[in-house]
Amino acid sequence: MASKRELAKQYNPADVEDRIYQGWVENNYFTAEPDDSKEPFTVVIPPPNVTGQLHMGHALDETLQDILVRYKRMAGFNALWIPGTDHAGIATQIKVEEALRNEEGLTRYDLGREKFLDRVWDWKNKFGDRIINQIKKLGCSCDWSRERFTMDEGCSDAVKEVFVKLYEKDLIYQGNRIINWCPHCITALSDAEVEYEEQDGFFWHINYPVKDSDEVVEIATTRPETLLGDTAVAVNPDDERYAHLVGKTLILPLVGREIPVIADDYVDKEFGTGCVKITPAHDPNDFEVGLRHNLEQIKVLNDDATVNSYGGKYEGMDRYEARKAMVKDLEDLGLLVKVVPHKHNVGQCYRCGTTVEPITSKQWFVKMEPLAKKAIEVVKDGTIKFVPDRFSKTYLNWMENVHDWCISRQLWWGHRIPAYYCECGETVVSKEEVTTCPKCGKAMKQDPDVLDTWFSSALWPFSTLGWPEQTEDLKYFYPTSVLVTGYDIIFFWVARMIFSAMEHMDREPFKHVFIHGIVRDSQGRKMSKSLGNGIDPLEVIAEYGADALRFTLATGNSPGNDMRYYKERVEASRNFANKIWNASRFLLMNLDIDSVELPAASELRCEDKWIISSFNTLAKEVTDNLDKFELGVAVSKLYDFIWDNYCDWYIELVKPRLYEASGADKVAQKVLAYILVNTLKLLHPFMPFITEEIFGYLPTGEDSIMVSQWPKYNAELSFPEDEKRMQLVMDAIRSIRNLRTQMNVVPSKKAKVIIVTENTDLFSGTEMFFEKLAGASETVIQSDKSGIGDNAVNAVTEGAEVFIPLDELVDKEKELERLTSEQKKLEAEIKRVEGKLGNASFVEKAPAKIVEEEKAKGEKYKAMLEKVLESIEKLK
RNA sequence: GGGAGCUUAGCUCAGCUGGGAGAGCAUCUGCCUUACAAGCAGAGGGUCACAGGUUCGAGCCCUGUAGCUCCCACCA
Repeated sequence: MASKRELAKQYNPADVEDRIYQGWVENNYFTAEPDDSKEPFTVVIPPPNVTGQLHMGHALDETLQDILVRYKRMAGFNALWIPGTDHAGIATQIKVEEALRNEEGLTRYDLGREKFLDRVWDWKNKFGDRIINQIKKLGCSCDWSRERFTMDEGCSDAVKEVFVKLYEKDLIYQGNRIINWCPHCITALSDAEVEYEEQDGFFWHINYPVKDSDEVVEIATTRPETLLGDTAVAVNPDDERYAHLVGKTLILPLVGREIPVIADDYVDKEFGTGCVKITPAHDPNDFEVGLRHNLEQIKVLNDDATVNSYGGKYEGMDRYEARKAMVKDLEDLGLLVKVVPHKHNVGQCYRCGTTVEPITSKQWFVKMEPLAKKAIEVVKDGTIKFVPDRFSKTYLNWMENVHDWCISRQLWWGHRIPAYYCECGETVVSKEEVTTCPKCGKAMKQDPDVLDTWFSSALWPFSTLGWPEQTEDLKYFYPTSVLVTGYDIIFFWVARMIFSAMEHMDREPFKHVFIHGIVRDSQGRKMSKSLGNGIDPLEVIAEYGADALRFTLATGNSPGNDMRYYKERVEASRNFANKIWNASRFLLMNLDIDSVELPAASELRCEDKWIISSFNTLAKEVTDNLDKFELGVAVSKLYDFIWDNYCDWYIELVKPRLYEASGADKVAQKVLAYILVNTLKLLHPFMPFITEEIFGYLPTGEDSIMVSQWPKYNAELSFPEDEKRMQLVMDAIRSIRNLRTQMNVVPSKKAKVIIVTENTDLFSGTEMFFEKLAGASETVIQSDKSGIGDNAVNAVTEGAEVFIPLDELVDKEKELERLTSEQKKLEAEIKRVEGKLGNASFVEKAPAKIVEEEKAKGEKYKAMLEKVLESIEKLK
């Protein structure tokens, strides 16, 4: 098995990724089955839109999940990541309708419900795999044998079960209430599906004449067209200006209908004119006022926001045309007082951006208050923890003020509401189809509407595990461990999963909610189709590799915060992958061992113990960071360890041992391999492909890194003394490199190095390091300064004083300048330390450990300063 | 109106429970040293937004101010 193998000079991800992924799948490494001997770790994917395409947001979300899942799997958990897609009601239906219009010039009504749905299913079958395949490109270790779809049989069954259950408990009801209506999608929306944007608009001040009087009442409105549906004008009961009008009748301009003046606290005296036109059918506040005063609701708009038959001459006009026409007519009648520019928030459909119209409509609602109660508790008592914690506040604030949830949609694509009506007035809600009325025996018709997409995704954590059946999967894998998602869908999805799970499972759906931000472009703008600034993750993968993209998305980003996408960052990640590749390449060129195991401690040299001990600490820290969801911190520690400690120092330190004439040192080989293999394991969750590829070349005796064991901290592998000693040696090497640069010694010129140290034992045996890493032609370690000529430059480090006799090369002025600057630095440090130690309260109150450390530093700096001063003296 | 976040090197961002300011990129210098020029060795660069406070000690905790961003609610 052991063999020297030559790898390509550069890592080419495209050559390995698909092959490796295929291998994982074929070996069933992603699948998980209930196993009582192991602890489960369950994650459900936030199901992407079945007809969508992978974007950076998905890439980030999926990467974070895969990191957690792969880590836990290696750490011995029975890790299950359930994948799937969402039918995404409106979004998908819009897409298919668009295609239908563009390709065939047809609308869904032309086809009819059944044929249209066939088309959507065709579409789903055509594109449903696309995003799944894209997710695979990222390297995600989902259990594909469990892939689900929110409209598959099981999920549909769960939806019906929930609907019926909630209906029977009176937690779902049908009501005629004011809802948000999208005139483009022709459907009701929930509050969460409306986005508000501040727009420049106007206040139209309009006079409403008082009946049988010369008086007028001036109202101000931002939507003059709703005048057609006015059924009152309201004033504040305490407003003395209008007290005499309360109870009087007004003549509604343009319409001629008589409407009363009413008094209601809702009216703000200070705002506008203090008189408010009341349109109960087209404004949520007016709706409430209308209920209090028993006002008629007059709906004046059709479903597409054109004026309906109540509009008289304006009938058929679009709402904005009607507005224009009515303003003109009011002006002609002399009833338009003025038009004042006014900024106000306008609600828009989150799918199509059309301005929504508040409209009274008969819809289905979920009664939220009883459900919210448990959902609040479970977050407040810490059963569910948000990471970072601040989002629990966002969540609680929403949940505590939540309104009833409008769940019916006037669409065709989705879960059809399991309610059946008879013309006799009977309504039956049932999981099974009801064809005849139990009361009168006549035929029943099913409600034509479908449910909000989020109604089914709210059940995702348990519907994917088989609920409402009490499956083994459900018993074993539920509740899930962590939900990873963006802060932008806390209300849409997270909140609804929580109350749904509490109601139907009587248990939390997940223990942690790991929230991330969104990926923005390099200018900090949201990536969007309209801006055309989106970056396609697949193109990035094709150019730099999935590992580079994953690494980029996991680095330099803290939980809950947005991040910017920079090409340069992916390049840096790609370079890191290449660095690992080349370190491995080097190793394989020099590897002559059959297995990866650590040599006995007695065989280890100081540098070996240093890297082993450092790795041991790294393993502990990375594990801790992952457990705390500090993925960015974990990955940057790995980066530093691999690049700095392993590549730049350890490999260079052991090279002489590998090139010995008597043959390559086996101990060095073993340590090199041991550290590489185990570091790759720690890195695997972040960069699964390259770590697996390299793992395959190493004589580990294991089949795959992804099912190998996660490295654990081992107290026996901690060598603090060797770590300290190597620090001193590396310090000395650095200071020599520094000296040479500052003295302009060309790299090709080797120079003698003299190390003067009180502790020669510490440095003995390190001569070759100086020769290899610091350009030393010869290294002398001694305890005094004998034999050092006058023309030597020197530097003081913590453990030693290093000298380079440079004879003709020494520029005395320059050397003096350099030493003086050293002197100043040290003096400043000593001053700082002495200031602290001279402070009685510091010595008294600070922890003893800190005080001791400061004292030690003081001693150290003083010793160093003394030596620097000596050198200065000698130069003069 | 309510809430949250951000402000740290030229740029983008880390910085865990308070104990001598970090990375990547960019810049400058020198190196094609047989794993890697997608590299190596070195260098420069920061009143941690501002003002107070707590503390022996504050980038970190508290209060306030300013600027930017986001979310929620919404007065017609």
